[in-house]
Amino acid sequence: MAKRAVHASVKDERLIKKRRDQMIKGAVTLFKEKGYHRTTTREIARAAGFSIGTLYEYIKNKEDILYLVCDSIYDHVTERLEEEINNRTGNLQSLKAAIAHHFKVMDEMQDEVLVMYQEAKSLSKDALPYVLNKENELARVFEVMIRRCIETGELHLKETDISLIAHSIIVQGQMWGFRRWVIQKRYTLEQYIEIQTNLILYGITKKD
Amino acid sequence: MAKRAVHASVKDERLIKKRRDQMIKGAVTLFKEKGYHRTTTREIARAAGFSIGTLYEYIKNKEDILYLVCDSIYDHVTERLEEEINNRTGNLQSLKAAIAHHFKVMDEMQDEVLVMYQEAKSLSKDALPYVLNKENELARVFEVMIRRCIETGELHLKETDISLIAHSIIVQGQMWGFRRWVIQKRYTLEQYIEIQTNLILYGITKKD
Amino acid sequence: MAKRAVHASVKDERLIKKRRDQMIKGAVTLFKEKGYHRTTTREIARAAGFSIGTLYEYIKNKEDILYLVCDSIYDHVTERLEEEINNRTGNLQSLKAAIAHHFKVMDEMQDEVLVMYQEAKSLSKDALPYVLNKENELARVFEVMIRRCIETGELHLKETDISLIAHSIIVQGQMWGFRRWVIQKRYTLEQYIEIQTNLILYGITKKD
Amino acid sequence: MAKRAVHASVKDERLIKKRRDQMIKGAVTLFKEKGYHRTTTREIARAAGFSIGTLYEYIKNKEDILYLVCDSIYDHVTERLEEEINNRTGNLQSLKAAIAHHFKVMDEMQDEVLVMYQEAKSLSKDALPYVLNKENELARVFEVMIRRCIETGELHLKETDISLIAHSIIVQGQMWGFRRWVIQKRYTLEQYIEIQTNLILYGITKKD
DNA sequence: TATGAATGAGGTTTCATTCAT
DNA sequence: GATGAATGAAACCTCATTCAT
Repeated sequence: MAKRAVHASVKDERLIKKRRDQMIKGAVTLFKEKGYHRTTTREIARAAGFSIGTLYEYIKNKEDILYLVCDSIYDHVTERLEEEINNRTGNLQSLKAAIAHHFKVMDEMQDEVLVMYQEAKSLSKDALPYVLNKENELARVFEVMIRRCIETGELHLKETDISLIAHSIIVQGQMWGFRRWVIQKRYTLEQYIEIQTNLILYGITKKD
Repeated sequence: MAKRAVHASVKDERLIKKRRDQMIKGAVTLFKEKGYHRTTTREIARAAGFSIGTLYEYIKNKEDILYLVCDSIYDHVTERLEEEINNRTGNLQSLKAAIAHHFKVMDEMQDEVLVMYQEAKSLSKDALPYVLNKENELARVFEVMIRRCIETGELHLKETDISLIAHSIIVQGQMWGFRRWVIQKRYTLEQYIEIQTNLILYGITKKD
Repeated sequence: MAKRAVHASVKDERLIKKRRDQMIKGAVTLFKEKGYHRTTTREIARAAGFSIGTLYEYIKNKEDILYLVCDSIYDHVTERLEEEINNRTGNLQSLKAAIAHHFKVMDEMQDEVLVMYQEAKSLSKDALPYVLNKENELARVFEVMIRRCIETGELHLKETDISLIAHSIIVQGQMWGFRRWVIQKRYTLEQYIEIQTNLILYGITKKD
Repeated sequence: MAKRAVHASVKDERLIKKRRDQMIKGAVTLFKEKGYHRTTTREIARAAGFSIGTLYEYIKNKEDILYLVCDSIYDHVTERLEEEINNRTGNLQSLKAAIAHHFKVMDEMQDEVLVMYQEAKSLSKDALPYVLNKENELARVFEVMIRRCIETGELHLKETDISLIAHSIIVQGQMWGFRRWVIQKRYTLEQYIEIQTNLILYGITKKD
């Protein structure tokens, strides 16, 4: 799915990238603190280091900023995950490592991810599908790894279950940030990774 | 934790309950559609079937409405869960049934739950802890059931894992609503319940 | 000048008087504290000890309350002054005594008088003249006394100056309350009476 | 006492001064007519010649306008008085001239002064002391003149009386405006100045 | 390309007044 | 006579967006 174009009056592409990066950085900080709706465009401009007039040279309206922010967060998450799996072979060990790695990324970006989930609904009917699709792309990375483990015989799953489990992994990653007030009080990230990985892989039924 | 009092100018407690119920019903419908911030107090009043002046006889400010909505949703979810477990003995079978039952409730209330998660952040420092605590209460219901299964010997878990798994169950329930655009396209609720229950109980590692 | 009639739905004159007295008492307390505009009719009703509905059985609108308050304050001031001069013969000594007495009344009622002066402007074109006229009646009491002193030969004034001096006396009385934050810090009421009386009677130019 | 800062979003100090002057001018006209509370911010904006949005670029809230108005009136009065006394030597003749001059200023500004006295109470606990202090500064100008006359031997007064007399002069000046409906009907400004000056200087007791 | 003053639609909230009980 | 719930006009204020410089 192609990136949604955001209108800019300015022509210089290098400048557009630079200004939008400043803008996203400022916006994320503010959104974390007060959410999208309570943050004003003036505040974003100031946090980005330029004037409100300049802000509107690089976007068409406030929603564009939210879109750019969501897009940037997903790009970052996907990128981080892909750089990890490129170094891995497709066995259960590497699936475990990928889960651990992804959970660490979720820990680093918990504020950003929280923001995205709380505000994405404010995206127009136009931008929302693009962002939702990003989530699917992420899931597909895990689907591929799971499928490889099936091929190696390390996992034994029905085809239909695969995508659900992939999404499950992602949701468990988000859970670390979403429920921080209870989970992060009781577990370290390492403990959380271990328990969740075991849960996913081995379930909770007593074996013997 | 005691319910946070919401100020009303009107004295008649019966009337307060009635009007607030109308109000919550109207607000939920609107919040589902456009979110808390994009919904105006006037719209809420109209949807509730009375005038803006009347609305403010029953609340102090807009945030009170959000609080009432969140409170009401949690009450409903907790209530539904408790009515189920009252009929059950504390074995694995009844844990499974409780999970299935809770997932069905999450299905019925997916819009409401989504709203709550996206907007709860807009609650003041005053009301937020109360709402977060509700989540813990919900988790504790599952903790109790899991602990009973340990006592019967049907589950074999470390004490520390229990609360995490309880929260995990709740998160999986929410996932059905949060990821509806992908999950509900691919699975029926019954399938979802079965796969997730198996996943939680038995894990995904090939056995035998 | 006849008292302006204030409409009441209730017929019983005794009750009207009683309720309005409650109302005035409550209103004065509130007006002192927050002024006419910042005081709500509900607050007045509550302070008076009855409901908002009952309040409107005894007045037509909020301005009526202000009128009743102003009227009552003036009545009180005039009454207090007249009870004093009835005991006096018309010489300079009794003028001095009347001034002292009036200043004491102004001290007791400084809050009320302040309220009246700050809020009277909010009276309609209808009620204002009546209140202003009250001020004239008060001045006329002093005019009469001054004129008597001229007749006795104790004062020597042109006819035209008399009313101005009468008003001057009244203004000096109000000054005690209006400038309380500076004057009452530096002088006792007795000192103030003495200095102002001397000033009015003998001026400040060095004699001898 | 330092001027209280009023927040403006706009940076250009010259423009702030210009817009605030427009604003004060419009506000005074409206306040004269209907008082502070009955005047809306929209009306003030319109009277000032700009939009409601622009109004709020130069103030934080409605009360700021009242503060600016009071401040500006006092500044004007003080300024006018000081320009007069700079030309004078410190004798009785110049005190008389200063009184006359100040009364003329009070005549010109009677509406403004009336407004200030009726509405100053609406200032917050923050701004009120600053405005009250202005009154003291004004009184001190007269105190200085009176003290000079004592030094030259033209007046013979106890130290304690001086500030009271200074305040008395100011109050008599305000009286011209406050009681206009009775005093201005009976006396010209010149007559008023003469009678009041004589009253202050020589008293009303028959001499010789 | 950058600025920031100007705009005004639209948001939340208040409160005088009415009227059915 | 007394009540108090209901009303809605109107108040204050915000903030996304534009446009002249």
